[in-house]
Amino acid sequence: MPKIIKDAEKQILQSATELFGQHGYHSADMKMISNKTGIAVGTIYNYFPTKKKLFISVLEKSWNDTFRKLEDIYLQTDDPAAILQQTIEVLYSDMEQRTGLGKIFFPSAYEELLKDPDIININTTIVSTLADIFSLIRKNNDVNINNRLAETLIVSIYVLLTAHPHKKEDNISFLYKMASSFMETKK
Amino acid sequence: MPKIIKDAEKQILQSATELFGQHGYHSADMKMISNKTGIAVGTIYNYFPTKKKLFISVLEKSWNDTFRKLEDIYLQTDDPAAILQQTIEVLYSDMEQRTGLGKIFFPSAYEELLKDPDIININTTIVSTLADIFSLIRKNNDVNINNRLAETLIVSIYVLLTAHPHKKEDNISFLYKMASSFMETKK
Amino acid sequence: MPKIIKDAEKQILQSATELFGQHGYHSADMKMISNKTGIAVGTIYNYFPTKKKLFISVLEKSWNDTFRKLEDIYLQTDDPAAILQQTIEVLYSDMEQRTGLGKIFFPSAYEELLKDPDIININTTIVSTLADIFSLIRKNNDVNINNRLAETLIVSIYVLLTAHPHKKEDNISFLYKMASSFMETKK
Amino acid sequence: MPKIIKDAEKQILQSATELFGQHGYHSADMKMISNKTGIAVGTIYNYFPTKKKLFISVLEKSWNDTFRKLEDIYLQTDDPAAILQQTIEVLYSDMEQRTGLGKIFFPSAYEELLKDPDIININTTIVSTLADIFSLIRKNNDVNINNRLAETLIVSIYVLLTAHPHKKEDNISFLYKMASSFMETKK
DNA sequence: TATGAATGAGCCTTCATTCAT
DNA sequence: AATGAATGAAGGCTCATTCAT
Repeated sequence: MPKIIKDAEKQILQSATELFGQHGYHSADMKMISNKTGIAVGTIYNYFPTKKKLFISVLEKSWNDTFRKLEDIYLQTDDPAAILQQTIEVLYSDMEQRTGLGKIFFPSAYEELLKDPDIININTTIVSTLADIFSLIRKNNDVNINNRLAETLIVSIYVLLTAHPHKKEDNISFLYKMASSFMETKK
Repeated sequence: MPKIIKDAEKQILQSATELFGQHGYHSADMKMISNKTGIAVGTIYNYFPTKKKLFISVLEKSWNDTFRKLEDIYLQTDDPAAILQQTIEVLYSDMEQRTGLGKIFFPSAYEELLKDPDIININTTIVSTLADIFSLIRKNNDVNINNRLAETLIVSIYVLLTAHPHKKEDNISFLYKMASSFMETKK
Repeated sequence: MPKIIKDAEKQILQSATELFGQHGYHSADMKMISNKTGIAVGTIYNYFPTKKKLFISVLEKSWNDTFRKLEDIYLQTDDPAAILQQTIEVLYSDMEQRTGLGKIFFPSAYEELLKDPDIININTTIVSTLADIFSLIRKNNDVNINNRLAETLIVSIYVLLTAHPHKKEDNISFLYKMASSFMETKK
Repeated sequence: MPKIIKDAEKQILQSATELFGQHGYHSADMKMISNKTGIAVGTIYNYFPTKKKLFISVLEKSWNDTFRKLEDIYLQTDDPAAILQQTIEVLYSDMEQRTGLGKIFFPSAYEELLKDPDIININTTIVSTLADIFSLIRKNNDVNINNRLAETLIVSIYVLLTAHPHKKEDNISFLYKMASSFMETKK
């Protein structure tokens, strides 16, 4: 009964993204993902060697999309305030939903998985990417501060998203004020 | 001849706190907790009906201790800046380690558990307790803002604690600046 | 529904012995063993950490019984011919059936398992135990020869047992002639 | 555009022989064989309907080669001792390695497979072929004895090959003495 | 009340086999 | 005829929970 699946990898990634987002890493099981996609479990393993690696791919894929959008921002404007505003908006929107497929995660939320080098790596990349953006817009430039800004911004988005899912504007407005009042942006 | 266990509940809670903190909710198993305490698995179930409820109790216990300390702060001083500084310090220290037993957690970090009403409840309590404190020290008083402040402060502490575990002073200093630059404290 | 199982380990070992003997290592699965014993799979894992270790235990247990019987032989007689005859008989009978539970195995018959150190170890013990007995009854004493005698005797018993299961006497008679014509026994 | 594979069957057989020899029947999987040959899994199934049948073919092919060599021996000499010596040598060498591709097997070593009629059949053929040779060189001719001689010789070669892989000469010398001391060869 | 062996559903992963291309 | 992605049953193992003692 083997059929030919179009974009199998993409489909798996999509379903997995949604399911991991909805149920969490542990509760989303391989059969669930298989059922949702209509792709056999064994087939999933043709594309991702373990459940963990699938999860990591989901994470990477999601964030890479976001990174691309962030780059565009500071390539198109010089205004620090605008960069900050748009950065927060992009992060918020992307974390909120990924092509209609469900919430996106902050890796730190995944307890023992956090010990996995690949996941640590994603975390690090996210943080340093954001820190780089902050270095463009802050007058007083300090890598330690920028890193902490990045770290706290991400989790703050995550928590507001979860706590007030239908208050996007208020959440973003709060986050912007928070960030901008702290950093004296370059004039 | 069953032995009588002194403070069984307390002992279980202690070991569980440490173990959940070290390994996460899923990886810490009941046998582990039993072994660490020296109390049989079955006995643990005499005190806590499920693993989840045990986890919830750990969370509650931990935060109740913290709440008590927070109360003391604003009972003893009027200075808004001092209250803020001490609030952050207490939160940080308590989240950092609970009576030498290990890290303490932010509920949100526990993915699917978050859907549990009891856990949502703890979250809510933590947030509104903090928001109340903020209402004492902020000039411009808005419950929505205060809640968001509480939410982001908690997760920010959590993330800095995880990312820079040996930089307590720097972390706290950053958090204080962040919070105080945002809120114009009552003079 | 936990009940108290008498001699759980022994029962598991018995059923496993029979099942491994009947179906081979791969075809005998844990559920099979569980069903035969009436002991839950999880319980089996309380006694043996892996299927492989269970198998190894079966092997060890079986051979230890045999070793004990072999010792008795040369403690009770000096006559080389008698020792040889009885050694073969004991080996044959024990390999043929273990307390009514089924055939017993020669480790070498288990292909890739043979690479397991524990299994290699059992093999080595079997061989050197037999070689020691041969050193008692052979005039011309050479450890290399004795080892090869042991090795070939064991597999020869195994193969005759399998090929002519109902010809015990003929098999033993053949094996005895084979062995004794080769070794000039001490007078 | 499917490529045409020259000697596909032969190539598959070669790789399979090597792989079954190295890893055993269970551990050598179809993908492994496919990879080694460079022939797709599906193609292998065009030549051999199941893994088991492939294994059986490997066995048959190997032994047929050997049978041909054995025939040559007694067509070229009358001397019983020489026939015996050469028979053992051929068996040993062929079991040791087949055209540089790896060890060859004794069917009995494959536990549950032994129940397969085809495998039983190969076993029977091997044994009766050898027994026939023995009937040529033994004075006292008894088919039961000759069969047992054949059976034990094969497994003895197998076990010595495995136990002392680098002692070919010693192994053969031992086997020859063993066999010849038992059978009073025709003068 | 304390104990911890027993339970078994459930989960990840493997791999012989199939068949659309 | 050749390909190799797709299939899904099956198997080893885990672990929260129960209950006879």
